[in-house]
Amino acid sequence: MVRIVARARRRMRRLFERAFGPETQSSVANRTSELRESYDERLNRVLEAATGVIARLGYERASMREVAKAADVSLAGLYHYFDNKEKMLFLIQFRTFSSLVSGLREKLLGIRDPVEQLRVMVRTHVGYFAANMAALKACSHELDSLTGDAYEEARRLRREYYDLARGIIDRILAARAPGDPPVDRHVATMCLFGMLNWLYRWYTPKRGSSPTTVANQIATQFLHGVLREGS
Amino acid sequence: MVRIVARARRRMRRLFERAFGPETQSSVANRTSELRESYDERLNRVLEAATGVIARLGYERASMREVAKAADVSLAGLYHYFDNKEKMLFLIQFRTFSSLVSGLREKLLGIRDPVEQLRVMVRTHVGYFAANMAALKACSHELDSLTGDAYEEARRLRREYYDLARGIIDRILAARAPGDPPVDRHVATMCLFGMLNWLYRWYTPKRGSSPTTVANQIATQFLHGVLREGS
DNA sequence: GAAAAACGAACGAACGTTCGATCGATACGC
DNA sequence: GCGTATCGATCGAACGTTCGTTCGTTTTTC
Repeated sequence: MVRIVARARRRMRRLFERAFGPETQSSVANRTSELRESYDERLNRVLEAATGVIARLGYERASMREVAKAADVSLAGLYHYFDNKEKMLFLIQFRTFSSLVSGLREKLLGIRDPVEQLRVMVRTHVGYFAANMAALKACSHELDSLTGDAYEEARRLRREYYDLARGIIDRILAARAPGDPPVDRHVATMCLFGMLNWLYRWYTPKRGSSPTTVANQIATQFLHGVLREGS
Repeated sequence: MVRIVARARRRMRRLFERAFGPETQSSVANRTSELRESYDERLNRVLEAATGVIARLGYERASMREVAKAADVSLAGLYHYFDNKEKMLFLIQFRTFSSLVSGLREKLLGIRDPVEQLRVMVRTHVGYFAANMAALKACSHELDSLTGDAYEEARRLRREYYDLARGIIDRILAARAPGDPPVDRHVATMCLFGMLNWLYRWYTPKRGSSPTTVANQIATQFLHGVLREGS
């Protein structure tokens, strides 16, 4: 009896949210029927709920039961979409990092000036963070929560992002004037990532300062910091 | 039988480590007997072991059983030193933050130039981190693992540290030349903390670069970043 | 009616914490 | 000087809870 009521309520709520819930930009694409979510859409919904719970509680404290509740799915139902909890986190990190890196690559395509490249990179990162705070927190704060192959794959993705930034910084520093203070490029790169990855600790887009404003200040500070002349 | 052997082995190992283990600078002070640890010394030993485990595994994954093993104490024996796991983390964070802040206050005493104050602050932070990597990681990474009053108290300590840095940065920026790019001081402060708190993700003192070298580069980058002229 | 999707219920393991007993040193009575 | 009471420190064992995961079944979709 209780189980049937729970199931009906869950189903009702899902229908409701699908009709009046927060619209996503891709909610129309890839839909065969009008009221039927595709597999990818359902997976997305589950992962987004999981992302929220993990960002709020941290990976270890985010129980599968809590995720199931947030995703409006039964506990066992979660395991239809991933083998286990760790794979779930991996999917979140993989998707977030992939779209961040590929989005950045796209935006860098037409730009040749390394200084401008760095500005674009910072703007992209901050903008992406402002639009997906939970996801980026789950990436910045849970770097060591994966193990084995999943950890290695996530590391490979991070490394890709690092190399992208490192390349830009290398090109920037190659044109430095003689007499400038010596700069270890690895340290400089990690300083930039420190400023960016620490965002999730303090930045909320409201606070009067828009993502663009914050991004500009971070980029300017960094450029002046290593170049002595950065605009 | 097994229990007696375990106890004897534990006792033996503790005696051994007390005789030949890593000497602490205060191991002679406050000792009534020659071979007997004081309460504070024993508490310190337990907390240091706990710090190591937490830094290695994260707070949630650091089980009390693992901590007990690392501290060479029985599981139940841990609870003689703190009420529960959360209080244990609080003690670690409280001690670390207190000594960091008070040490910094001391070093800042004779210095009036804000620019030099900032350099000292960064040097102190990096130096403290290099000497206590596990403790500072347990502070940087586990900020939200406390709840209730313990969380509030830890927040108050962090706020003290923030105010210290913010004051220095305010004084630095008060003397800026007109025409410099506008700088939000809160954003600038958080950028500095981002660079410093991210250290635990990448910095290991070996890597060819000494704590002083890294600290100098961070300070210089930051100062040039907000001042256009920072030495 | 077959396949995919979702479910309730349960399992075994790991966790934080507690309990009563025991150990070890020191203070005290005689 | 020597049992002995005392009390902090430490222990092994267990308790109750929560967790991730699995199983067999039912519902939904096409």
